[in-house]
Amino acid sequence: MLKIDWQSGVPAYDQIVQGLIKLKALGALSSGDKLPSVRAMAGKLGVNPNTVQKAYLILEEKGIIYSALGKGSFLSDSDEGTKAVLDSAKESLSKAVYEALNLGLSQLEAQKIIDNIYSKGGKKND
Amino acid sequence: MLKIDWQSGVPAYDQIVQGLIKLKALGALSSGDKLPSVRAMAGKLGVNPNTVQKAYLILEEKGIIYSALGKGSFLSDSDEGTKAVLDSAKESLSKAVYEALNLGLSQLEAQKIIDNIYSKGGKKND
Amino acid sequence: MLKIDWQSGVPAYDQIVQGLIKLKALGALSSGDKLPSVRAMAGKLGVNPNTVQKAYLILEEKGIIYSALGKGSFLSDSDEGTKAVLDSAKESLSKAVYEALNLGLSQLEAQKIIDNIYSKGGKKND
Amino acid sequence: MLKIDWQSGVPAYDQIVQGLIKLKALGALSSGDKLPSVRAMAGKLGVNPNTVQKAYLILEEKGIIYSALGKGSFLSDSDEGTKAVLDSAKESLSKAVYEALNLGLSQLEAQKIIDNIYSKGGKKND
DNA sequence: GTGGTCTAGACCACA
DNA sequence: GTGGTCTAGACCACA
Repeated sequence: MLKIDWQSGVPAYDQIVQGLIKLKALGALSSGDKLPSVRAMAGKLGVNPNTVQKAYLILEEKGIIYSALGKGSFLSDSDEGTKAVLDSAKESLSKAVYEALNLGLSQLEAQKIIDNIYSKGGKKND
Repeated sequence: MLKIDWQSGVPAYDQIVQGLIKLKALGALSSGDKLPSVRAMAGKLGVNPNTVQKAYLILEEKGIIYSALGKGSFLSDSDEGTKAVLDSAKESLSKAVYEALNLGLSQLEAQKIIDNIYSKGGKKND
Repeated sequence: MLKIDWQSGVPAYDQIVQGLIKLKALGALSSGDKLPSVRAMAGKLGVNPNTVQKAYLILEEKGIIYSALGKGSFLSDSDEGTKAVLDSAKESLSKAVYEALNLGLSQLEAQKIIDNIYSKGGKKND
Repeated sequence: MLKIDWQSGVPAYDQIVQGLIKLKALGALSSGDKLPSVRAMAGKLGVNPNTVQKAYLILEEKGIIYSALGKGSFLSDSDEGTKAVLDSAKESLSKAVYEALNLGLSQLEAQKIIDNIYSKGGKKND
């Protein structure tokens, strides 16, 4: 389901956050689903419970999951969180495109990069 | 010429590297131009000289500037520098696209963003 | 009648306590009414019986309900219950006012909020 | 400047967050001021550095402070964060007033509570 | 020095 | 069991 890449330089808590967002985007997880408990997830990933706790906290602040004390953590029903995530993704991409344009990258090359990545299906961090 | 945004979270040395690359891409700096000395630049930016030193070192490794011991640092006149700039632009864009894909942005939407920005011709935060 | 909002972050037992208090204040429940048994209530709310038990215990301590062993739990008919309800309302409001003051809200603005709500006559989330 | 009340039941990180917000609201801290380092603050308050780190992180997410790696933490220039805090304070107070109204608290009594607390100057958590 | 990340492990309230 | 808070202490990148 998820795996931490310790070589990537990306903080583990961030990989968990991004990974769960992606799993939801792909439909592997749906609204209302129960996530593994903080401790269970930590065990599976070979990570300290605190690290998972941090990831879950961030996801909760984003409105993607909610945690019920004593019950567990669940994917939010509402899609507000998901929408916010998508919006921020668009904004980040926009900034990167502006930068690339300013640095002299042609539109053709920019499009090639996108096509290339999407044709691979984003298999990078899997 | 350059200004460090301490609120951005981007390391200062990185802002200097990216900033100088951008200034060259925009034509504000040309091949052969002499850069301010490490100390002068550090003074202007309100940054520790070590930080500027680090930025210059990275730019040198990228082939964008070269340092002549005792004379100062200069922008390379070869095309290597230009190529390095383009490569870094591509890399940044790739990262952003990967992120967007992982967050569930469709290829169509990604392309729309690019088309939109290129049709406007850029020059956003300049 | 009652419903637990697991996303709210408010403990389930607390939602039951507050919910029953509110139902009585609104007149949906009257003095002497028999409450559902612990098990029945737990079933309806999708909650552990221990949680309902805890809520009933707290309500009993506040004098809002009383339990007749083997017969069930009933809403008190004395005025003690009413007084307890008012006291808890005052306490909650006090906390919110303290918070607001500490966060820099002026007295004038606080008063405006109260006047505004009372002039509308309440009944917001009911 | 700040002191943790371990009896209050309020998490230490939360007391730090609220305390710094209050100090800014009172004008004891101004935009651009440097906060004590995570370690220094932890030492002063008799708290673990992680706890201060968490508080600073929350304040940063609220836009009230920003942290510059290697330099320190500073109060944000913009007042956006402060405004957001005030807005949320108003909203919380509104909810509490609605609840109080629904529970049967009279407008007079509500106003008395406010006057009382503001006349004391919110000396509660000091 | 300064913030950021992480581990190990304890203790608490809630369900 | 489950999430939330906290301590103690390590290690890293940045300035």
